Amino acid sequence: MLTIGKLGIAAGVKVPTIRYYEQIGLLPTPERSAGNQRLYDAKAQHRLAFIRHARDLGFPLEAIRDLLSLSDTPEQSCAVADVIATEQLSAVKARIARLTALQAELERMITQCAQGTIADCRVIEVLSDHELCGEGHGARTATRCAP
Amino acid sequence: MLTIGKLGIAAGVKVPTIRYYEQIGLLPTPERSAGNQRLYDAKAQHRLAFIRHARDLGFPLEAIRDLLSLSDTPEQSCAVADVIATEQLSAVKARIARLTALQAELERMITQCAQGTIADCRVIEVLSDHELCGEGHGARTATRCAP
DNA sequence: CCTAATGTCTCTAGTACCTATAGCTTCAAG
DNA sequence: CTTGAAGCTATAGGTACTAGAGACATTAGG
Ligand SMILES: [Zn+2]
Ligand SMILES: [Zn+2]
Ligand SMILES: [Zn+2]
Ligand SMILES: [Zn+2]
Repeated sequence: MLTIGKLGIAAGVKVPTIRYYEQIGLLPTPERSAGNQRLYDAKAQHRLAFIRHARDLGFPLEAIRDLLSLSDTPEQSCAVADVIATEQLSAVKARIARLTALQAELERMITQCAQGTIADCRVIEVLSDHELCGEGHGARTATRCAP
Repeated sequence: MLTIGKLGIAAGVKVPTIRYYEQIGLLPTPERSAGNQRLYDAKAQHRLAFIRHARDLGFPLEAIRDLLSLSDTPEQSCAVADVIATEQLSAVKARIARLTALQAELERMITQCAQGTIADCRVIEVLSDHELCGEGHGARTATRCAP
């Protein structure tokens, strides 16, 4: 049996985070010692490691909640689990695509700046006018205004 | 002079967001009409467009606050602005690197799953054990536990 | 001019995922 | 037995908004 601190070290999760996971029902309420301290068994440690690993892979807590409840019913089809993972993959891909566009735009504006005054800083200039951007990121509506 | 709704449409920002920006001091308190409604001039519109564009490029509001105050002093050197943009670029690059590692890992676990039961689902299996991951994402501390 | 629809006002609370603080009790080592 | 680390509860904060309630303002049609 581990105290919360040892469990945190074992799983690589901070102590307040463990208590938070318990609070939101992601971890079951553990046994308590005579002095009211939480005591965790190996099962809890596995569960927390699972959560931690899924968080590392960017899964949101709600998805993790679903994955955990799936892993409690081993005989069931894994289609749902695979859908959750596939959705997460799509989300990651979308974020990469967006960030890559931002990266290009930032690089462009930074390299174009001649390091003079604010008055002719390319960074400020581009931020003031999306028309100066190359294709890139989606400014969803008008950013340009009358001159 | 624009009402808050027209300003929102013109700049591509939702009305509550405009009020929020005012509340946190990113937009100055505007004039009011006889009926107490906010009225914005072209300057406010430019300022909001600037904020919107910087947000689109992922700058945090605090950085935008700094950029805005810089753009109010045009004779100053733009070094600070360029530093802010460069930091933002680094942040974006770091996030891309991380997400790319996640993408690889997610793809691996998804393609390896044979679509059977949860008991032998590769997704669940990999989430349960970081050792099954290939190099990829940083599990900062132990996720593996005694068998 | 009256009415209905839309727009705007303030204020509060909620989202995701923790992190930090305060003030207390318990435990383990010396 | 003492001391310092670790644990407990409860609350508040951070980021960047978003949603909702209930009241007032404006505008277009009839
Ligand atoms: Zn510059
Ligand atoms: Zn742009
Ligand atoms: Zn599967
Ligand atoms: Zn892993």
